[in-house]
Amino acid sequence: MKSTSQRTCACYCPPAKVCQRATPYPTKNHVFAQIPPWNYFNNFIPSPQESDSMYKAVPATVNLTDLEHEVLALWESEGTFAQSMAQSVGRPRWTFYEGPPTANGTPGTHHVEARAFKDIFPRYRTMKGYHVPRQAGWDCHGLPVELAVEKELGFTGKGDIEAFGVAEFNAKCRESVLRHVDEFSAMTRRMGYWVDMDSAYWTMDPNYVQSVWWSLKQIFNSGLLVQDHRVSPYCPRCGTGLSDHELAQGYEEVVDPSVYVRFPVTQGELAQRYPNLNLLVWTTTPWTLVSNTAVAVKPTATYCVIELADGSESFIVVQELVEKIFGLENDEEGAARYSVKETFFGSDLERLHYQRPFDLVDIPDAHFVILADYVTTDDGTGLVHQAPAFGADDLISCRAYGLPVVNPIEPDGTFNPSVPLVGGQFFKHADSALTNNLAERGILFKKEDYEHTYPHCWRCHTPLIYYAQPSWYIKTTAIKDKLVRENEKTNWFPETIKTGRYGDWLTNNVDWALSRNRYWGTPLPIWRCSEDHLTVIESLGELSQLTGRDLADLDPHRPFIDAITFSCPTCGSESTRVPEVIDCWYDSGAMPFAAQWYPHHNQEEFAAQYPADFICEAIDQTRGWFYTLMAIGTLVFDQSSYKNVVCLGHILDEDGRKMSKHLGNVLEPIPLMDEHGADALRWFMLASGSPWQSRRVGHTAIADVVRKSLLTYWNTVSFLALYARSAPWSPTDGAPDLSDRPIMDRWLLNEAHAMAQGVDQALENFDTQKGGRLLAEFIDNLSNWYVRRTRRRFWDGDPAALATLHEAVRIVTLCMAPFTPFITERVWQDIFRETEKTAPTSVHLAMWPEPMSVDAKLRQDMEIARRVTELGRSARAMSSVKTRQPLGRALISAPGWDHLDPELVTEVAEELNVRELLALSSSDSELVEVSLKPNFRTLGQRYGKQTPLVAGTISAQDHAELTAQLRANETISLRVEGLDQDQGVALISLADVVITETPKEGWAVASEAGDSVALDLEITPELARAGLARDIVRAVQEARKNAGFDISDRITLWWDSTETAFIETMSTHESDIAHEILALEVNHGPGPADSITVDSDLGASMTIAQRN
RNA sequence: GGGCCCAUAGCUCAGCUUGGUUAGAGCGCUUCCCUGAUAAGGAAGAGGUCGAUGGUUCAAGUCCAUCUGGGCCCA
Repeated sequence: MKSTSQRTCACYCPPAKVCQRATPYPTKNHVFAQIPPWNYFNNFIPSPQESDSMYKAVPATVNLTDLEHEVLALWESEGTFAQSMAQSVGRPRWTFYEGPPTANGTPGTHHVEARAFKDIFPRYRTMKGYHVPRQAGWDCHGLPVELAVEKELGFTGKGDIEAFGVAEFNAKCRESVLRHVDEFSAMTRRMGYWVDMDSAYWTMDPNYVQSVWWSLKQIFNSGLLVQDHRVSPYCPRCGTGLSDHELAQGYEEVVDPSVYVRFPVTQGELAQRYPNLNLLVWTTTPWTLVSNTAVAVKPTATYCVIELADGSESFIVVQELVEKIFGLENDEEGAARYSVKETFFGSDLERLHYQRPFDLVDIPDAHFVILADYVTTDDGTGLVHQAPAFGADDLISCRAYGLPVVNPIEPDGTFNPSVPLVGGQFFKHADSALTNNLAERGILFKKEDYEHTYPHCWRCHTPLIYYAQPSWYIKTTAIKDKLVRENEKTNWFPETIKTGRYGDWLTNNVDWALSRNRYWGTPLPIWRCSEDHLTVIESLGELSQLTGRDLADLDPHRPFIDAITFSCPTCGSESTRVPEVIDCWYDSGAMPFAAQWYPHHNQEEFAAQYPADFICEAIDQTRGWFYTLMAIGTLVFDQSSYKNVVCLGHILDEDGRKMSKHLGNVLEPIPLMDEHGADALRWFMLASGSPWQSRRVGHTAIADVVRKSLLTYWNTVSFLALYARSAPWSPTDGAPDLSDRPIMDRWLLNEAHAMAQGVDQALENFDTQKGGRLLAEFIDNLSNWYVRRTRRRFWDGDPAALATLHEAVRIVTLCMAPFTPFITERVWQDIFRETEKTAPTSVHLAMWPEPMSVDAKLRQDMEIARRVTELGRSARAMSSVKTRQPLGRALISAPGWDHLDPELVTEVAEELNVRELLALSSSDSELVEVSLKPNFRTLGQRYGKQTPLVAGTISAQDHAELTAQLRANETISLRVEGLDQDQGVALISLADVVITETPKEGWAVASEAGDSVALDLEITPELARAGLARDIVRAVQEARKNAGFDISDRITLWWDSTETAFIETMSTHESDIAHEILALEVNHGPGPADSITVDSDLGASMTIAQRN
């Protein structure tokens, strides 16, 4: 073993002039000369007995899925979620409502999306010192459940259900609802969504049903729950209404008659002015003309009177469609076909009376023009025939004018036998008889065939009829102003929903059709007697009082509830329940109180958690849960039930298509999470792309999250554990005060706190995307700048570096915990729970990092240093001088560089492997080329239109001279030819130009946006030797690695060469080389036969062998 | 038919609120560099009519209007 001689620095940093290492204590690097290498490297031998406060070993490679399953087991064995709830009792409440999924379908990946958001904010708020109860819930009722059961049983309609028995059918529905609960629970558990399943609310629970009843009674008492007519798609063969969902499955292409019919105007000024004046009305359903009640026009559209050329008759139609109906004003020979006599707005036609086309049924007080905004002017005539029994729009607009609803069609789809002409005919078959009759009477103007899609029953292909039936409504239009007021107070994320999709929907609010003629739902708690007196009950207790029987244990569902009758409190005659059940959307919208069984139970608990601070679902809930929650809250408590609502976009497959079983592109959530890890999927959902927009979910995107963020984080932790254990060092060993640590340490923790505060603010604003971006940026900075730059201090076991990294990992782990609860928990267990006696036993029981003031100047200075580093790397790449070759000096020009902390200058010098960094401005001006560009942003504000003139004048100056003047004076005056203002003189300051300085010949230069770095490429013999030394080290390290040596194995090196450069390098740098490669011995000459050859093209043969 | 959202590199997306003269990132591709934690990291290159047209402006990816294409919700 040759002795070590003096050396400068183990890290090849430049000599003292630049490498000032102005740290207040020496790192082991710098006292190297005093310590023999073998002692020095003792650090790498793990300490034989592990102290209590030592980190656990953290392997460099990790299987995230296995890790997650272990963490799940840990949470369960320690009851971590329950602990989190228990320890936060008494803290301020932060209320979250879980929207209930219907568990009769299987869970999908879209459920993971919503649940990732439902999980992160409660976790975050808990860390911020709130108590956040999380009650799960299940939506049990509804048509989808019934349809699924019908399908299972092979039923085709309500008749089958009645024959089967309602009690038996509902029992099947109840069973069906429970069927997929286990799958939902498994998915929920697997993704780490902390929600209390044990106390879950069930909308079919008798107590839940009674809360719903109570609320309906409140609404009834305020006069807003009423029975009225409602138009809905109806299958006359099956005798049942169809839901929108069913409707969408049954559209078929059909050819229908398209008829234009004359409706003679019977009164008013226009009728006097134009004899034989007709409203020209268009329809594709002639059978509804029997029930014609009114004609609707668009109030804002322009209508006109046209008179046929022969003067025989006149028509009123919308102006836009005149040519489409009547052709061009003149025929091919130029003769007039018709002429436009006058024009007016649709609103001018209001209440104009006309003669209806058929006189077959009695429709009193009707047959005049009404106004309706929905009328379009694309098809037909702009005058829309209204039959309120057969069109939802018709019903609404006719109701606004108090018009009657007359329906001559029987539930089986045939005209009532008493109707002349078409009595007993199926509605669709009556078209031809009616059209012929119109033609015979000269009322038909024109008849064509019209091809379009028309809804049919998806079961039996019968054309559907839009059919008015009596239905129970909640008059939400009566509280529209209150709803708008409540919406105004609500924070929507994204904000556009508030005034856009949701706000528009509220503005066009229609009454809530509440009842369903079905079986499996919350029964409407209304009893009616023969005198039509209504009694609404709010509980089984009240029902017991009315009946005089104890009904506390009655199943409140059909058919049992239907059997309960009592004598009417008003008149004493027998009251029976109305047959309907309610829309299951009401059930879910009632959950803020019904989940607590309020007001029959838990009054205090309810008061403490109403309204919610936060709810979250996908955008399809705008007219679903978001609406029903707000509507019921406002109806019952005069206050919306939520303050903040996060509204997510949908997720699509990798090709941007909707996921559907039909396309076979569904991603099953549990296999997806077992492939990539739940953390990865959560991170993807929370932070990849914009949660508000529809997003593509695919394996590559999720795998990217793992590689980029999660594994980088993990490896940094593993690095910390490796060197802390080798040192050995534990957090209890202490470290210098932060203010006494190197600038890199101060910068990192400064950066960590800036990140923590940024993430805090982002999550406060429900912005997971920004939070995720800040975390990812920090992890990148941590691993690829701090650790990269600081590695040698870790090899040395420097407590300051270890303590700094420990603290940085602590902060990032805490901030990341709500995003990725698994990997952060593993790290918490291995790093913090082991070493900090006062640490909580789980990261999810810990508090958010305490804020520390952030030094903006330090962040900015590091940015300068890193920007210069980037340019330096670029210059190196261009010069094709390898980084391992040290260079003598570089010239730097960058704003702020001259005053940069010397420690940062050192970091840059080391990173670029350049011995001396000089400010370009201080160097010989002969070397420097100056160029300058006008700054349009500042100039534009002052000179507006004449900016190009001023800019041009600046560019035309001698750049070097102008720069010198600007640097010497605050402002200079510049004469600008043609400038109007300031007598043609522009006052220019440094802020008005962007200066770029670049060296002249012989330098490798990279510059960007006013910064530049120039490398002196002259390589002295001394530099060449240092470069070769580093090449040798690199070659040996490669050989060590290939030979499978452990990083702490000691070796012997043999070398032989005839090259002068190599021999000289070995003579001057042998100790450095030996140190780097862990050689205890370096021998000149060939190695033994069993030693390992070092591959290199360095002009020497080298071999190494392991030492014991 | 109505409303809302989207359109930027081969692919996935930032940037648009507040207009400023070289439009960015990641993935993929090519070349090189670095490597005593890393499944990594760095530099360069190829790749852009910023969907189209018109307007406002000294200046438009950014503001306005219209159109085209795609998606969603509702009829």
